[in-house]
Amino acid sequence: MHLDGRLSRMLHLLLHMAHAEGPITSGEAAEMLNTNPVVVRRTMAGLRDAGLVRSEKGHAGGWTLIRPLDSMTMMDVYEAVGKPRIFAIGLADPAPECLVEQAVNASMTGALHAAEAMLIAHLREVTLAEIARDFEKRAASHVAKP
Amino acid sequence: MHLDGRLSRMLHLLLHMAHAEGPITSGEAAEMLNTNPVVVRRTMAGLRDAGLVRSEKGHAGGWTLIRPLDSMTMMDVYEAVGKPRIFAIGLADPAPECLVEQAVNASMTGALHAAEAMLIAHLREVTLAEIARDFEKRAASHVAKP
DNA sequence: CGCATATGTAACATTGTAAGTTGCGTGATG
DNA sequence: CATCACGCAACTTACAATGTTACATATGCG
Repeated sequence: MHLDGRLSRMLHLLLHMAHAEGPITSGEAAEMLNTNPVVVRRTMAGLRDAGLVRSEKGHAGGWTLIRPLDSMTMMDVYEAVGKPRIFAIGLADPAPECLVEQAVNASMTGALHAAEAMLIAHLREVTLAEIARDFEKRAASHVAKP
Repeated sequence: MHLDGRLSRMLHLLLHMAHAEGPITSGEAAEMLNTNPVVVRRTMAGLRDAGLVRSEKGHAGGWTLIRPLDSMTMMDVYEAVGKPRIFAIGLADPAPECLVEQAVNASMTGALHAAEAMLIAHLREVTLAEIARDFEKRAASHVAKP
């Protein structure tokens, strides 16, 4: 893909794991994400190293959530997947000699830093528990109305 | 490149054009940007269509700025280059059936929209004239100190 | 007019990164 | 010990910006 869906996918998966009884296998997770088990393991490896989930081999193995939803923010997951690059736009040359370009870079980085700070502030604010509550609301109205 | 440098490059070029006497050719511009004349023309085409610059063929032809620097903001240039995608991260599936993923998408788009709004606010605030003034300051201290 | 110059564009190659795929190794469990 | 599931390396695919080549078109000077 042309855009990084790892944060989105891992949030999705963590919430499913929170609702599951036992562990979830990479194959099951891959179906939920419409992808491949290897992609799941590759990305989940970061969450395991960050201490958000645990993996177990063999029969009845799979992935288990080991932290409560209200102790995790979107930022924790973003960091666990390796803090991927946020922006698709950026500087043509990060360290130019040309003073004009240096001035341009200063204005660009000013705007980008402000946006990045806003994004990170939001990621830090929202816990997975809040997203789970939003899901519950959607599920309730989905049963009631459609 | 893996990241979109069109806004950065066009800002750089517009400021050079503002300081130039006559038109600047694609070849000259390409040297300033360390790239190819065709890339310059391709990107500048958007600025021409947006009415920021004018192009002339033949002898003594090239690119000319046709709007004052204090009448252009970074946002004008961003729009002129086609409003490229801002983020490198995003949703795995923009319209999922899964209610869990819908909740995840809602939280993701909330964070991304807030960041985008902040970025755009900055782009609207900064005029090219302000960047030019920043350059003048840099040029002055560059002569004085090193 | 005729040639040099410069833009306008199409067509194709390159590149960087996430994602997808294949294959094999390792550990756990019934 | 056979099966299941993760671990991981190596390779392929997909996509968009960038880079490159080639050629057409318009301008202006001599």
